[in-house]
Amino acid sequence: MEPVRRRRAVLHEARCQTCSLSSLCLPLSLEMEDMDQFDAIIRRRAPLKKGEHLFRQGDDFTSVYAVRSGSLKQITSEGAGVDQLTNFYLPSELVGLDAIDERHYPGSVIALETTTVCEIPFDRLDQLSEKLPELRNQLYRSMSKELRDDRRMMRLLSRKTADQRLASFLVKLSDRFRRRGYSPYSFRLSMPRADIGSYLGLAVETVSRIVSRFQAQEILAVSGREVQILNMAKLQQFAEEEDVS
Amino acid sequence: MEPVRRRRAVLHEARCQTCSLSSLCLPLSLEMEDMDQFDAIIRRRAPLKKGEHLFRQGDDFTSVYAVRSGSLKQITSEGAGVDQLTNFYLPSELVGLDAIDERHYPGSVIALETTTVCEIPFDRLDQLSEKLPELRNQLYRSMSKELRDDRRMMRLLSRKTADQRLASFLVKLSDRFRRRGYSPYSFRLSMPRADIGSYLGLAVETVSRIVSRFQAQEILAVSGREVQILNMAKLQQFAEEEDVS
DNA sequence: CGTTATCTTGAACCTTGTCAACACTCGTGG
DNA sequence: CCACGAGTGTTGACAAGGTTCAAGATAACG
Repeated sequence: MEPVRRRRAVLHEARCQTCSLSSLCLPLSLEMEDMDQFDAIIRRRAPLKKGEHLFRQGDDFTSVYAVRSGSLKQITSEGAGVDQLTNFYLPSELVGLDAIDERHYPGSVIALETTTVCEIPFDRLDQLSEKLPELRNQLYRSMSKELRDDRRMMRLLSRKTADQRLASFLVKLSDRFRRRGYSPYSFRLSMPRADIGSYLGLAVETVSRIVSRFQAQEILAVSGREVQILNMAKLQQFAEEEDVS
Repeated sequence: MEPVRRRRAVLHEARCQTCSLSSLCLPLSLEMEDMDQFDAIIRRRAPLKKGEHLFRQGDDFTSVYAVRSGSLKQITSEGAGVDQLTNFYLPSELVGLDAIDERHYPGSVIALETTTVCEIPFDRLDQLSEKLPELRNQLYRSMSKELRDDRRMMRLLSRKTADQRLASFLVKLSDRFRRRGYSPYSFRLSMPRADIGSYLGLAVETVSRIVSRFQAQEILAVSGREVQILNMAKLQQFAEEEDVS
């Protein structure tokens, strides 16, 4: 979905000040001059191709990453068990905040499509956050937001039915697209059904069945990974409705 | 020679430097003089009685709280749905980090027994974290750790059977007691079964049944809320074992 | 000592997982 | 350009784990 441009030319575009995501990303509240300082610690990385690892579970923690384009998934394997998909990352979101404490990444992060990221070495970020209260604050906020999202996810996993989970997932995704300037009603899923299932704690078959059912109910129109939301109200209703038993 | 300390006599015990939790709590890595600065921003609070709110969902965020003694639960209500218990807090743990972003607490926090907390006004903490890199780092780490724990919880909720959930819960709890200097084999649950069920995404009845089964298997000896772990190895095995189907 | 909350146990039901088979898609090489 | 094959997605039948409903036992508390 994302055009792969040759890099030389892109490099100057890769500055925070000209980045279209600057209103969502970490430096969002910085003044111009502060942003320059922030910009200076960023390392640009070659785009990841679909399926490539940004890092692997257990790798030494050195940096957090801001997604510039594309999308990634985080996968955690524990013991002899099946892998669990613990997060999807879209542009402007920060990857790796859960590794600060233990100094290695608690899960592997893999590109779902061609993806570019900005690498932010954490020790430099920490230093800079000392000088720039706005940056520090933004960092606290990012982590706090992730905590809140996690709680919402726990709620989903422990209390919602399969229908409600998928509805919630789609509503949330739609909202994230909207915030990024894309259509909230028509988008492409970059992940296979199996990943959605793993994320939502459902079997692939269940995901598939519910997608079909939502189509039958004319809530969605789906063709492969292309999704159209036909009845957002209904979908939201599904998503929010709890077991009103 | 003993230096003359300025102190409010009543609160003498409540100073970080003499707090038995200092090796686990937020100021854990601070030097003496830095700890004084930290100590100065703390507000002591009257103990909460069982069932009392530390704050309610939606209240304005002003402070994070460190638990000194006792325990608390966090409850989130969303929409018209049933409440969901999203966290238990034990001594030295930080309450309220998930509120930084939105400036309101995303859930109510309620004492499970008589509980004392240290109130840490967040704006003061933020200012101080500018001057004290160790403190800042500890704050990042606390949040990061919580993120990691959340991921583990999601994994539990989406992939583990009821037996595995309860086993995980008890192993984790045991470990938390051990770290705090209490027996990891014999302790008292401060929360009712219903809370455990809500936290683990299970019906109360299921929790009860499994407790009974674990007793029959001589893994536990339970009398009301008093728990003894008779076979820790077995319990851990249960907890870690994934669906090896 | 009674009243209420908490906990336990049993039985029926239901949602979702599992197994199995088949359809579709896409990229690769012949 | 087509054929093939692996990966991905769909659908059905069945089993199982967990919820729900119901009732009783126990513990907590004024």
